[in-house]
Amino acid sequence: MDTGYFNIHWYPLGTMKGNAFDPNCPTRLVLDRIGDKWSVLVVLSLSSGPRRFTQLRDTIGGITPKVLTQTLRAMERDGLLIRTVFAEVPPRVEYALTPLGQSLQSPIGAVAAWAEENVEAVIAARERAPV
Amino acid sequence: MDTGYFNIHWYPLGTMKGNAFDPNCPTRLVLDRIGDKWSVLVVLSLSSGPRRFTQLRDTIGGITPKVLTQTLRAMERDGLLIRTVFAEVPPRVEYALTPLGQSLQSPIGAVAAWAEENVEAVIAARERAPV
DNA sequence: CTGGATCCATTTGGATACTG
DNA sequence: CAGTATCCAAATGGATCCAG
Repeated sequence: MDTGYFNIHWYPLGTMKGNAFDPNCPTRLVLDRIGDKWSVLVVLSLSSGPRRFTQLRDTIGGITPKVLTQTLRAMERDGLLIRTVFAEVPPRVEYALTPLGQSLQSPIGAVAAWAEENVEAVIAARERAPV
Repeated sequence: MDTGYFNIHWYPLGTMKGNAFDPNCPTRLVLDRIGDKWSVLVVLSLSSGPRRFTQLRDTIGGITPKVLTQTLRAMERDGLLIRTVFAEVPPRVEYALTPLGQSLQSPIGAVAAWAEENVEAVIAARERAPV
């Protein structure tokens, strides 16, 4: 597969020339995946080491098994984590970040940190806004 | 308004203690907004200065006027950008990042850079995966 | 324990056409 | 130019129950 996009690089802010702006660029697909709310929380959860399905479900408040499964499968397909099944009873399945997934910790951590630092400002702006 | 969450801070990766994991924490809302595909592209577009509606629509490939409007309005409500209407004919409306919005450039830039750098790896993993 | 299967409400966003 | 209005298809995600 060759989309012709793989060798295009980002430019410094202010001189940026598209790429992600092109709807056909695969960067869009990647942005969608890592921009997903649940994916972000999964990466955060796995930052401290491998976790089991139930651990993740309990850690990430409000996620249903179905959605968690979908998220994990998608991230596995994208090479962000690996799923290891132990042949035991009861079954045990462990999820762990791959090196690729680990490389996501920093940028995602930056976004999460921003969110935490600026929740107050955003909420304030939201309440200041006319209904 | 006091949700009781505003003074909780992030912990270093590995000792993180929740917060964004709580479904009731406003951090979730903020993550949703800045994690949005279109919001990311708008921030990127406005990084080099104010832009008009049509400029944004043309720059961001594949976005419809309706969705662009929705995105801009939401970001305005959240204090990320300001909308300036000039009383001219034909009408002119300019969008510019607020200081808060500008502070998003760095984390969003990090995520976008990651996406660009790892598109190849992600696509490769995706194609390696069983159908 | 780890999900798969099913059903369903809601949301999202795309296409298209139209207006102050 | 800068949107609105309308309609609608598809995807998202939640609830619930079931199974290897």
